Amino acid sequence: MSQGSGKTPSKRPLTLRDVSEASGVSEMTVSRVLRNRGDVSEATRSKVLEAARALGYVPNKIAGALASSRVNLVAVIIPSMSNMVFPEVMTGISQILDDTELQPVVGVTNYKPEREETVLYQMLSWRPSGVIIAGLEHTEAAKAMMGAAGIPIVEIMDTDGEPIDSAVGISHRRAGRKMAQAIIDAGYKRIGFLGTKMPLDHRARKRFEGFTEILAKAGLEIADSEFYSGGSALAKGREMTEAMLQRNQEEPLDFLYYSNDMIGAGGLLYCLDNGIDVPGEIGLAGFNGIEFLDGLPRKLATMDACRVEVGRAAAEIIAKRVENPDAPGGEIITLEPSLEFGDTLKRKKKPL
Amino acid sequence: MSQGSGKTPSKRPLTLRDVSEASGVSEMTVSRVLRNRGDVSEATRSKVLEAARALGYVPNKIAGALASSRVNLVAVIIPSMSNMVFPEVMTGISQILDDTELQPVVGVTNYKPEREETVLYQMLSWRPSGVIIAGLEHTEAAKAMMGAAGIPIVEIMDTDGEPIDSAVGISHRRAGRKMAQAIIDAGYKRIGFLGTKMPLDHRARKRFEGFTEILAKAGLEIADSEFYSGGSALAKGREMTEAMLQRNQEEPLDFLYYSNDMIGAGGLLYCLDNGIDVPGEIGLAGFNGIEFLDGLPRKLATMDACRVEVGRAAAEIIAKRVENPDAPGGEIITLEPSLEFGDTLKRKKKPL
DNA sequence: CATGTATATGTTAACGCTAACAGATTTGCC
DNA sequence: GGCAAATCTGTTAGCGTTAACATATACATG
Repeated sequence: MSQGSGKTPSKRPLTLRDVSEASGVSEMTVSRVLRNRGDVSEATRSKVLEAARALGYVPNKIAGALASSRVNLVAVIIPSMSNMVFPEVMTGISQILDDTELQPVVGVTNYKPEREETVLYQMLSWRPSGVIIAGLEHTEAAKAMMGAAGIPIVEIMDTDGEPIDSAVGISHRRAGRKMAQAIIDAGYKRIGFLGTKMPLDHRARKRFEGFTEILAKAGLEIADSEFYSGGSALAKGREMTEAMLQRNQEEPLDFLYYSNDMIGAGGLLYCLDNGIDVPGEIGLAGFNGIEFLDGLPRKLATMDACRVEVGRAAAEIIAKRVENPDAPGGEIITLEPSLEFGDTLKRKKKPL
Repeated sequence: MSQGSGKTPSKRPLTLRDVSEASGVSEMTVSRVLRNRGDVSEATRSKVLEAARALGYVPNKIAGALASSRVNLVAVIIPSMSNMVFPEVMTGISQILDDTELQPVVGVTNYKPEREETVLYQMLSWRPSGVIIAGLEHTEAAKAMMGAAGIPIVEIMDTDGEPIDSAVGISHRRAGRKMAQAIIDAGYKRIGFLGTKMPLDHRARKRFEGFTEILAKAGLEIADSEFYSGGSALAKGREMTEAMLQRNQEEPLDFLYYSNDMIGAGGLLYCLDNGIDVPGEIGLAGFNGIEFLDGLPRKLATMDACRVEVGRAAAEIIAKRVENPDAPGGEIITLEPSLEFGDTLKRKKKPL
């Protein structure tokens, strides 16, 4: 047995015409039945559905989209799929879009602006109903394309800047400030920073900027910093932490701020393995609030970037604008990241 | 400033005709230039490209696909995005497709067969050039659709069964057997199993079957088992491990086999936290070979499911068949998962 | 210079579907 | 019974692009 369940294993793909002939009504009526649009008598409806099922007909959305100039796709353009943050955003987006006719299509840029431009071009060439794209920083060409596309654009994850149209996210600068303030308030003074070597991760950069800004106001500065790229983040967190603690033995650090929870977790495990008192001797904090932290021996301090919520809000904006095309647009939603102190960011015991 | 860089912020979307008029050649020639197809003089080529850029024209793939009946999309249908295994498969797929005209489109089923059927129907209605779908188990309707689609279908992750067309993956039954054998060879006897409560995760089921089969041959059986659903896998791994060890104190277990590395890691952390000697007092093993295991205090024994490689091989099959449509098909590639003993599956010291 | 070959451009007719409108049939109601 | 309204079905003409073929121009070659 090679293929098909029908009688003729025909090479020619099925069209509305086939269903129309099989059920004895016009193509238009078949189209109406298959889309639940307009009035069709119950008799013909079931006749048509029966014929369609029997033939194994699957409508051709390409043709449908062209004819109706409605393409129910939402382009979602994100830098990466592998760090757990964007899958969660996707979850939020799906939660909303699953209740609509809209379907997300994902493109990944690997944090490369020129790749983002290409992906965007590819996506727009499908004439989607909307675009959800990570970040506010894009090439001029990309911005121009989005501006001219005539569809709702939602830039997500970040609100520190000028969006093209709408934006949903948190202020990373503010997140950095908030964390710095909490660390200072807890009495830590010699602070190390560990992050990714990514000049193009603008959000990490903004957090860093906000962070140092507040330190500066308190007369402090980053005592040491270290950056990595590639490899297992957990293992890198370990290595970097070890290296940093080693080289600061004379004047030891009392806090380590990690640019993401994964390396933070690595650092935490390193400290515990080596009998370092956390948070007494040294405090730790990451960023993101990824769920797996719950299973760690001690809960890492972190800041939740509201990822699911960002996805939901972005999708909602698109859905609303698709339903009501002449709504205003330009909506900006700034979510407030919550700081979770966990077990690793606690006021040091005052000397008695 | 509201939108667009062009002169007329026209409402009507741009078409080939606009570029054609702007550059003074026929639509056909514009089409040829934009697709690099056929001979076009250097003069007109640049004239057209110039006009297209100036207008900000983006080709309409919907119309192009309909006219050429070539849709360069590959439908990728997977159960989940959130467990790190499918993102890696996606990486493999992208590695190959990035060198072709093909573009992946992802659909997520959440392990629900009826959802898989819907997603498949949606995908097929875009008339993709091929389908990559996880698993060999599908509803009858889904199988029929794929059989009748007339495009290459690659079922991935599993080769224990009858594929519709091609298949790439590992034998999970064999993986389970292999792990069981290694555990037995190492001298462990009282074995507990910890997994997900998912009757629809056929691959986990097959591993379990293979596992118990070999135990049976050695006159052993699973001493205890526990299943979870939802929540942070790492935390669940801890909890389940604790529960299981607690209730088997009289006749203690000496090995725990986890259905995935995440809960395995949780179990490992639990054991280490509680001063349990791993692998002397108790051995541990997971499944998958996820990269982050590298950062754990001790390396968990696991079995690599060759995820990137599976993605690459599947994409290659599709790419080959798209290039050469009358190639045979029906290819089946069984990869051999490698068993990594790590630090948690070691022959117990023989009593002196 | 006629003729063939390569190069460059244009013309026509789909691709499979749906919007918009036009008929046809039934129903309600005075 | 007659006429409007409601219900159902069909016809026509694209949607924006490309395949296939037709035409035009340049460039050799004997």
